[in-house]
Amino acid sequence: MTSEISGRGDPVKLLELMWGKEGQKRRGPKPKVALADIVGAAVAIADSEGLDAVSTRRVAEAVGISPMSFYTYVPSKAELLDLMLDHVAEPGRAAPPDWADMDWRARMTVIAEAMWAFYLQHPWVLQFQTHRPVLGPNTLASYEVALSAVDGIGLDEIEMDLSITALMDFVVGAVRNAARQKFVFEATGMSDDDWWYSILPFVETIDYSPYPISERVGTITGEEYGPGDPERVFRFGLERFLDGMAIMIARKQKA
Amino acid sequence: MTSEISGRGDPVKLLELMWGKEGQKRRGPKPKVALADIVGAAVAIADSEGLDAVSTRRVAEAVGISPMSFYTYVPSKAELLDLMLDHVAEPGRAAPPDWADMDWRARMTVIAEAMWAFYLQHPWVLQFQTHRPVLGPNTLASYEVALSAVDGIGLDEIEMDLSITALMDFVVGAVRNAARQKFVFEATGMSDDDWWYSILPFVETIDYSPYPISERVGTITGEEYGPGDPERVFRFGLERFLDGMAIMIARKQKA
DNA sequence: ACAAACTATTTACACCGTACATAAATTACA
DNA sequence: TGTAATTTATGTACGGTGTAAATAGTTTGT
Repeated sequence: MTSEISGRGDPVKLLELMWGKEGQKRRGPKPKVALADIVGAAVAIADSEGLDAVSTRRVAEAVGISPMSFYTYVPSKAELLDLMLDHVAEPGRAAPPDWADMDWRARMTVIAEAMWAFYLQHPWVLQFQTHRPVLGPNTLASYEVALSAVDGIGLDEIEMDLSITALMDFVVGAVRNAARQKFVFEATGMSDDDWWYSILPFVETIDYSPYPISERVGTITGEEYGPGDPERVFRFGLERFLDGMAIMIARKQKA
Repeated sequence: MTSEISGRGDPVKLLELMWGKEGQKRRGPKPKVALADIVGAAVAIADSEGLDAVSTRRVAEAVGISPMSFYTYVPSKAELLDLMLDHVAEPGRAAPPDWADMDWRARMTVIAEAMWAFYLQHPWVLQFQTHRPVLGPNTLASYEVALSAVDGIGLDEIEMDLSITALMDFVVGAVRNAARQKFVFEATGMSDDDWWYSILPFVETIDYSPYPISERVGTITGEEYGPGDPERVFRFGLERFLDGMAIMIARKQKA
């Protein structure tokens, strides 16, 4: 599979599935299962065994229908993945506790941390591209909560959207490395540190004279955090980004 | 395929392949092709037809060997993908022109823009996770160039590494949306704007009362850039991040 | 000359997504 | 109340995937 581009499917059909707005009284036999059962089963498989384990046959079997009956509920696998995305976005609906007491910086930090944890809990989300932005109810509600972090602090609507989207983009980029570590460790039992140690003899045979800065930096970072520390990069990048946000916000409030 | 975790493979074997350090005089028959031919063919297929078109059989056929002969050159498909990554990183070896005349901010901007363009040129790179950091010659040389952007400006080695890694993470997160747009458009002929227009009737039936901020923001951003403008988010986030970097650098230089 | 080491190929297996044809069930309408 | 329309459910089949295993052929070192 891999690419997950539906393309030929009707975009409105997907939205109807997401929002549960199918026609009320239908003619044929009652469906054996509900769409939510199928999506839930698919998410359970992905969470516990990874995205590779999610096949249409496997999902059908999990809910007790024949392989091809899957397609009476979902146009194609691409749509299933979109539905899975909105399904797991459900916890994002609720604003974090103490939301009212926080300033924008604390709020953006909480949002970023929540997304970080989310992707580590559902790393399969990072393993595919959607064909379009997911406009499901849970996704939309999560966006509302995130936007509220930067509401009423002097930014215009465009800046609010850009701020939240840029923040999310950064989290996605940073968490990929952490998710990769976790995923590979669970699949193989070998951590990045184990790997780092196993290749050290080879690495030491490399001629570093063309890479003097890397050699200097790599020696020190290697001692500090081996092949890398994704969470530290996340913390670092987040602080820089928020410092930059502060400058912009201060400038806007002064004007 | 999808996940691309080799796991069982010897990590050192992969490094030997990347650095071309296999044993010199081997016993059996001469190989019919070179490893570089295989990797080059795979990249050509991925660039022109997407990652899905890259199958072991297809690559083997492209270089003129039988399907299973592929595995005499590469332990498994996961290793092929790692090799492809380092292969396309080759242009990153050279520092951009006028490098010497730029300050750190201009340099980091150039690095970020080069990465942005790189991912748009090889969007398939974003479609899979590597099992480990790629320690190939081209990747390493690119890292050297990137590090040189922040060398000698008062940062310690840890901060240099974190700065470059965070910058790259942000670019990856931001470019994913642009790559998705491009990819889907090429695959289906439907742009995000077309899609946005096609679902508008449905979107207008949604009750937005639970999402007041989204409604306010979405109305304005929708008129400004429809469902989204990835490059604008990239520019915005980059400026905020660099503003934050400036604060840190100024603080370090003062101390 | 011969054994060891290596490359190359063929066959085969268990999967995948899904097109297509068909049967069974339910409702709407005559 | 029949009967036609519509929908769900299923079975079969096709062309694709990665790669394990067995086998044959080629080159080199002894």
